[in-house]
Amino acid sequence: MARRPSNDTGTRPVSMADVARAAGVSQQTVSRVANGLPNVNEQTRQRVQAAMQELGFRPSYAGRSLRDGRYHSVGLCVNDVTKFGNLSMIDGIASAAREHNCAITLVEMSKTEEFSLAEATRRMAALPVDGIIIGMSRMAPDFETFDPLPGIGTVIVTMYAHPRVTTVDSDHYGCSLLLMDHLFELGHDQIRYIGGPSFSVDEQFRRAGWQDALERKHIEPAEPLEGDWSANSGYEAGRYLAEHDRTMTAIYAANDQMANGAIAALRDSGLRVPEDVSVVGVDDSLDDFVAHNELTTVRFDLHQRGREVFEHAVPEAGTAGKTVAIRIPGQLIIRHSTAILRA
Amino acid sequence: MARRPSNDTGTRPVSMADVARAAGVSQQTVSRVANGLPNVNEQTRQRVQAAMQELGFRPSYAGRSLRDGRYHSVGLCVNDVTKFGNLSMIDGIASAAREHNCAITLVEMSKTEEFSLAEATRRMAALPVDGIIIGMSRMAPDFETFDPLPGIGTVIVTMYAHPRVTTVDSDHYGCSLLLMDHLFELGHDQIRYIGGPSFSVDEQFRRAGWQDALERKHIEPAEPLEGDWSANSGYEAGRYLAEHDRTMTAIYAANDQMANGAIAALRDSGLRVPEDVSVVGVDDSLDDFVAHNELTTVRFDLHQRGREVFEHAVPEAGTAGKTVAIRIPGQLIIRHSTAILRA
DNA sequence: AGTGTTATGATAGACGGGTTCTTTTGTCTA
DNA sequence: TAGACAAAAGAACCCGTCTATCATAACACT
Repeated sequence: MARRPSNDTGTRPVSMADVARAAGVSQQTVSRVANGLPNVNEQTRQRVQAAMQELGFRPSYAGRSLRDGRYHSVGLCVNDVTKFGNLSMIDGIASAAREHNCAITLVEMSKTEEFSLAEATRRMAALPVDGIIIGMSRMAPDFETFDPLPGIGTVIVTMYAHPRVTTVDSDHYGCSLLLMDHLFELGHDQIRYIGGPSFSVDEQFRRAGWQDALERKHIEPAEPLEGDWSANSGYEAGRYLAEHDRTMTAIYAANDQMANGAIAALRDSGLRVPEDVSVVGVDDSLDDFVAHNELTTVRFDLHQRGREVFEHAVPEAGTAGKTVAIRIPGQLIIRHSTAILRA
Repeated sequence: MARRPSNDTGTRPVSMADVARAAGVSQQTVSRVANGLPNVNEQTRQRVQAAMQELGFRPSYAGRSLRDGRYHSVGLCVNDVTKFGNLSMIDGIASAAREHNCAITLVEMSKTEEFSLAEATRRMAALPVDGIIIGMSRMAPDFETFDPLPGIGTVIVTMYAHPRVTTVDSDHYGCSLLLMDHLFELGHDQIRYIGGPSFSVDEQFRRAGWQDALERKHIEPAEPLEGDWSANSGYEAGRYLAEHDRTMTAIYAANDQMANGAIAALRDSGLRVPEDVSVVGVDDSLDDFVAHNELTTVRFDLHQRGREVFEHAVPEAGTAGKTVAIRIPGQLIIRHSTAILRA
């Protein structure tokens, strides 16, 4: 039983052989025409091109890849496309891929269930990819023991370093230092923290940066609050802080959305921003959603990150080999949600 | 000169033949083990699996695709990954694709330059795709004349119908009718419109819905305003309206972000929402960014849209053929930015 | 001893594009 | 007119997987 129509009846894609038959030439001549090689009679070339047009010939990706051993696509595995972090990753990688005339093969893992690097790798490896990129926004259970597949470039997008895999990420630790230094310079030291969910890798590093910055100045960090990245969770945390902490002079929210919620809560509680309390966030993601965005924040160059990720996953000749850990610094954006602490 | 290392020295991927040699069996037996076929001795099976493990065998996607004639991936072409509309498209399609155990091959066209359907199709056709999905968020210059590639399912995500291509989209016209009916019921008839950029297809249909709804009630539509989807542009438009139109009782902003900006502008101008002016938006996209989101809006079921798009692009046996135009209705979400018009 | 079952190998072909080698055709020159 | 040489086109084969035969063992059961 033939799986596919064997020659002329059905809808099998048009091959070079079909074109050759139609044009009355050999398949090799069709190949020459298709690839613009010399030594083809002008009349023959036109006849072949006419046949291609007529039949709607397009070269088979499978045949070509089989021969060339390359797919011109990079695999990207994320758990949830819509999360800001993942979206920005896709965007950055997409533009890097386009520069290399490369597509992205996107696989979304379950939004909810925990996923292992081994499983992600296994799924990606069955696809047409010249390299594998895995977004690890929460710690995978097999991170420590994970071994990358030999023979294919693998990059994990995460802050954690790995002995056998290149990892790349925006510097989610350093961004905290930038913001804390800014607040310190303004005279703040009672700086509360509103974090994301504790399973988030970004959260873990942003929080560690906050804590380390305080401890470096011998300030006891007050209990951090935990939100879920949403403005509403930031609002609740802000409300709580406004009511329970009279010594606080600044809030560091681990993303802009929560910061925006916190600002609303402070104002609803009769506190002025920045006169009474300074507020900072991370991501610089509010511009589209909020008019007159005044939030001091950190912006990451996501395209640069995308480029780094891409080029380590799909190394051109010579680049390969070394396992590195790349952290791309963010840029402090000072707006008007922060001000000098009044004495 | 061999393009690739011919057997054992270099980095050519491991093939079944390599495994067979290592395990001391025939390629046939390796195939049997790889595909879980019966009639393999348990000892032999283990020996083969050990060899696979050892060598890091993974079946060649190219070889398999060439044989099976399927790629298990659907092509998706968008002009800008980060736009809300495109992002939600990717999300919806990703979950549909996952249900069909399928990947997405993503190609981002230039964010800025105009692109033709023919070019998009040409690029996608050179990739491993079982179907082609093109997001047409602005009218392509060759929309009318475009012919889909024969032999491969093609879907355009847009509100415009096409005689030879299936098109699918959220109903960007109907959503306006839902909102306008809601406002009419509350007693409003002086309803101003703040639209997106006029090249946007979504904008064209949302605006047409607004205009038709008014004209159906024999109300002369006041001049529509044009924003750029951002909250800031909504703010400016809202400010302008607050200062120049004393008869207006409601604003329909073509997306939530502009609606959010408009509300801020109205309040800054001393007008109350909803007591003085009702405001509605579209997309239901504010929840993550704004605390206590009170905006009346329309929500689209983007996963349903994704499923429709996917299943028309990659038709299972029997589904194929017919060119259709599918418009998926949105759902009115009534919150507290709208209220009954005071007499 | 005869029959059947199970395990495995050997061989080949299909899929489509591209390379290499070879053959044919045509033209120009001695 | 024969020989030289280049251009044009064909034949064969490779890439890796999967399937389809067929052959050949080894072994068990009657």
